[in-house]
Amino acid sequence: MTERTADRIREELEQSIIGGAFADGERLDEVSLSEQFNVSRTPVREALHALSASGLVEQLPRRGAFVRYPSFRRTIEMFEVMAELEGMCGRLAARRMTDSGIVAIEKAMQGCEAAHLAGDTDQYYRENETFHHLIYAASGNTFLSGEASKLHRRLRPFRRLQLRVRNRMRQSLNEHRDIVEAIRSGDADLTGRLMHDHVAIQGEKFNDLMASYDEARAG
Amino acid sequence: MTERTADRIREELEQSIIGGAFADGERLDEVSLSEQFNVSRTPVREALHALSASGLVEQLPRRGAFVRYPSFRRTIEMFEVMAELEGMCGRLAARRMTDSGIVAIEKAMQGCEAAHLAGDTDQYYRENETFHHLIYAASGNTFLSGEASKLHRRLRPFRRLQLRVRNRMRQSLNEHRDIVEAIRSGDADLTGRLMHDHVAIQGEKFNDLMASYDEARAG
DNA sequence: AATGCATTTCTTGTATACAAGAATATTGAC
DNA sequence: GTCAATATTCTTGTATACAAGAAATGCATT
Repeated sequence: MTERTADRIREELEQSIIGGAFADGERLDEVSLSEQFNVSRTPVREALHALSASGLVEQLPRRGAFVRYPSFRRTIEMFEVMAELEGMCGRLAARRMTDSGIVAIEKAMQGCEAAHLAGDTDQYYRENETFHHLIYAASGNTFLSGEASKLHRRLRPFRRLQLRVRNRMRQSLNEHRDIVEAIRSGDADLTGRLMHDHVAIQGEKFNDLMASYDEARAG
Repeated sequence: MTERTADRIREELEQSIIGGAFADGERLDEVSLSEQFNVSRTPVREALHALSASGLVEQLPRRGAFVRYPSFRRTIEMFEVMAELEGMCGRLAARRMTDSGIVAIEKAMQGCEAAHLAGDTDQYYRENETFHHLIYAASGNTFLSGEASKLHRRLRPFRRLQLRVRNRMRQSLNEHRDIVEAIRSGDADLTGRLMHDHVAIQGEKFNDLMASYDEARAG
């Protein structure tokens, strides 16, 4: 037993929830889950607590754990905060960027370009993650970097959805180029604004996506 | 048993840690703690996990839990992020403020004034909390409001320290007046900037405070 | 004396047993 | 038939027992 069972359960549950295996508000029964995973209730409980801390699950005392998909509104709110945090990261990063740092970021951007040329959304997705995390780290504020990473992770499933939107990959890439350019020029305010908008636009795209779903349902 | 034991333990441990009962890096032994609190290891473990999630302790797999006081640098970093979040709250609040909202905020400010006149730092502290939370809520972004509240809570012990600094209460009050004025005028950018600086100055004061401690130790 | 290895001890992680609150079913009154 | 009170069942919360890594100790070897 090299890995903690609780962590594995947590991971698997998270994937299941994100993958939409449960209905919103569905109760997660400790006994059923422990039977399903062939473990005792203990690691399941720990996993549920962890998921509760990260916001995927809500726990009511002596009532149990319930999956809580963020509402449409809440998702928009989260993108709004993410935009602010990324803007801050960009602002600080432009101010504090080192030579080796900018090289790494440029390399990540080239990875994005390669993925775009190959038409590989999955690869683009991964390279894009690297790009963003490098900028978080370059902010020089480890607490900010950590918080940004946490929220980034939480928004992952929604962001992933968006690469499917027509031309989004190309547009995203252009935004990356502008951001790198701004960082290179050391313009903190511009970098912050560009990073902010780069994320805010994702919230808007998400909005569009939902609207088109609603339309499709109604039509 | 009307309350969860684990929650009580969590609360008590949190108070102890914040109160400085443990050295930085000290290991929190599950067995010792359970004996100390006269409970089993189970609720102690849950409490430690919760504290780990909120950042007060660090858990290393199969090694145990260790108290982690934020370093000086990290504290400054946290204030930096707090300033950004509060600035965002202020910006949105100014834009979205309702009539009843502004009345509540003005009332909280009057509470601060009363506390200042009475020279009651504890009361000022409480009224100040209300003031800030009202602005968080007025942002209309419940996710932002929640995150701001969490970080606010985490920085509480450091903020409390600062009211002892000479004239800080008066200065803080003046800043509150400016903020309320800006909100009333509906100037989002100004409100955001004022809120940001209102918090950033706390980080600076904290910096000063630490510097004077170091000086006192050296002298 | 110092280092490497084996053994022991200690602590965390998991399983299971028990306690108590919440939900549900049942029974009785109206 | 409906509602309320009570009994039963079900589920979470806590305690304890057991398993398995990690640290500590002691011994042998160089």
